[in-house]
Amino acid sequence: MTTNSACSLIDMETLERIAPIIRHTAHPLRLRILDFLSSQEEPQTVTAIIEACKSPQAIVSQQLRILKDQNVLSARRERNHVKYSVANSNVLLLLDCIRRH
Amino acid sequence: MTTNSACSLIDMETLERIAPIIRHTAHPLRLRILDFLSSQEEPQTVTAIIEACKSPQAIVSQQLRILKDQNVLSARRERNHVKYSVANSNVLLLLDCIRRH
DNA sequence: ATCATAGATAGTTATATCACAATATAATGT
DNA sequence: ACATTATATTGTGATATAACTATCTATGAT
Repeated sequence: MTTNSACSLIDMETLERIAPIIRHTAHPLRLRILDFLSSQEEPQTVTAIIEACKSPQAIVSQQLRILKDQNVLSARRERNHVKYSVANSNVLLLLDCIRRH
Repeated sequence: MTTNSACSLIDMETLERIAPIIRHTAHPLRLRILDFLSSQEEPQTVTAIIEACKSPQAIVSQQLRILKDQNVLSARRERNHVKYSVANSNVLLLLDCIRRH
């Protein structure tokens, strides 16, 4: 160690892996969805999420897919409903981050 | 309170205000810059940041501007150098979030 | 005044994301 | 079989972001 004393920077591979997850989550409606789901005990139906978001069905459905693609949410079919829940609780730190702002 | 018990969802105005800050920060190189700056006691010159990032000057400069525009970083000129430092420590929670992943 | 160093900006092309409308699929009830 | 409710997908045009090259500006030294 000569001049530079900082040694444990997060490696680029990790940053490249995680950054898209955060970037995809950092969208107003998707954060709202995440906030809503994390506030509920049980997985919620798309209809309930639409209601909580007050946004058009197609748009909510699209955002749910994006979050599912990033493994932020998971979905399971139950009778004629699909219920979503938070799959990766790490991203909930984003919400804390926002609340503290 | 009838069926819906969740009451304190973060309001949309806040989400719309904060989301872009997070989105702009959630980029591999910009996270690296942030990580580096937060690891150093003192504000750092662009040259030092370039060195830490091992990326071309123009690109680093561009990313610094983006972070400054979002008020994540602040810059001050000192003689013939410009020194950057973390202006908004809230976003450092993103780094924690990543480390825990 | 000229030069070197440090840093910022502009221009460009490719790609990604957005919101929205329209349509499709899936399961259930009659 | 048909209608209904629940959810997903596709297509589109507008806008944003990415990485890169080239150029520009600012400060300080000779």
